[in-house]
Amino acid sequence: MSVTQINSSPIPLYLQIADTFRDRIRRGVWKSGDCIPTLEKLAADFQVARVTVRQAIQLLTAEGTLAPQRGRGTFVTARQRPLLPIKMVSTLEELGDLYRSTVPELLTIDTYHRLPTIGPGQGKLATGYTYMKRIHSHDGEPYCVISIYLESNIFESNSDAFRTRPVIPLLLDDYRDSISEAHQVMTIELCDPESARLLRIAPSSPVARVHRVITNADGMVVYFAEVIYRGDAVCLEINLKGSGPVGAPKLL
Amino acid sequence: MSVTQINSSPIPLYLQIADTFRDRIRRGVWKSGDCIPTLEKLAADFQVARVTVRQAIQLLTAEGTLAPQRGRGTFVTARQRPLLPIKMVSTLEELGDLYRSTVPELLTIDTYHRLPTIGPGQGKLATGYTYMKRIHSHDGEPYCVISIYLESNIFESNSDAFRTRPVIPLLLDDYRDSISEAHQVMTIELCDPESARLLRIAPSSPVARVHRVITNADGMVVYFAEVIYRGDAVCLEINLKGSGPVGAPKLL
DNA sequence: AAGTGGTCTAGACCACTTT
DNA sequence: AAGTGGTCTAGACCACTTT
Repeated sequence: MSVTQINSSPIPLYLQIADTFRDRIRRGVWKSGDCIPTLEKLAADFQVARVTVRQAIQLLTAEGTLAPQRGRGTFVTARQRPLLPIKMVSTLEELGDLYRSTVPELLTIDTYHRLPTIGPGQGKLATGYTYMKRIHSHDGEPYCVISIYLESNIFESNSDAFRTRPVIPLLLDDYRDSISEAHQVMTIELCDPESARLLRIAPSSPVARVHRVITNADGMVVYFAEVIYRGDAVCLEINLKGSGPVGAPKLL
Repeated sequence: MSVTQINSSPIPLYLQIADTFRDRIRRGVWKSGDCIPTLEKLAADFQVARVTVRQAIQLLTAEGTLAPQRGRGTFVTARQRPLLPIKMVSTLEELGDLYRSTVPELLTIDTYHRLPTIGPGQGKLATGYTYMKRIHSHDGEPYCVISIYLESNIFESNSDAFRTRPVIPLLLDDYRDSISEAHQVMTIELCDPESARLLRIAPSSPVARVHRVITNADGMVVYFAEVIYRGDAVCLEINLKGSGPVGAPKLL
């Protein structure tokens, strides 16, 4: 690795170094997944203090390009915007059709007696729920994390299927007529560290958080889900007038 | 200011100090807009190196809580989530009604011969556009920045009004029948520094970016706008089934 | 000129992982 | 035991703003 000459410039050293790193990654000198040289080596290469190299690395870490691991090394994440094309829907039926072909990856399953995050006036609560946390992927690239709370009796009525397949289509198959309300609310937030790890995105990337609530004729919540989408996987098209590419606003 | 004792803990000093700062701001010891003590003073108070205090301040700066200004001091921004309630709409008429009561703040106005960011297949381009960059506020709190490109002849037909009032209602008043298509696409991104400054949010907060295109009967783009909303000002409600609080997905 | 934040150094010591 | 990133120090010098 040749020594890069950087000196006597009004731009701070650590910014120049960060730029050099960005360039190396862009040009493929450092490839995705690679372990970059150690702090000591880089400090020697650039002839700066170790802490100055770290400052540059910290910047790229915040940007999601590098991921230092204590004791192991610093790795290139370099996700160059896969720009996942995501189908979006606006009715429960469309949502069901969309999910029919999805194979979720189960992370956690547990039994709860309360819904932890439900707001007021959303519906009455059942006595027990089965909790599942899952990841949905597209081309091996995770695009959302779902935390599902499904009313326990419903879950038990077909537990094998509910465990391995998307919930919405199953719910529509067996309980369509008992569903009276279904709606979801989307907000925009910064990703929490845990979800960032699961979605393999930078620690504080923007995400869309969707709360989905389904109630039965008695006004009881039979399904509650919190979905966290990668911000770059969400694109919402709204037709205000005329015949756009889609007839109505749609959200996955 | 009493010396805060912090020592012999597995938690890094700068994180402890950052927590202390958060606490002081939350409790009102340091109020919004206040200038906090200098790095020297804080370093002496906490009996740590100046650079360690700076590390804590950097953390809170990234969170949007503190704003250091070189040569002046470090100030508390402390926006405690005003949670702006934003009305949302899904037709051009509703959008017009919503904007009728808005008084935008004009930042820039200029004349262009090209639309800089329009995608392919969105429509034919006119020969000239008038560009305006504006801020919309609610209770004195800015919630979005709009960059508008309005076809020059339309602008000139009523330039005083277009200069000072929202464009959509004026467009509906005078050109309703000539509008054939209007649609918008929302994506989720991190805020650029310039917009962050205008919206008074942290440098890389999550935002919703909306592209809005209006074309006339000839398929010519007469209006193009890019709107950047504060992420925490956007909330999208979608009714999948039943009679929710709103009948259809709506977006401001 | 004085005050304040921003950058940088050289080195020490620690926490964690791999050999 | 060796290697690697994380924290911290004490001090120097700089850039920018206010007095």
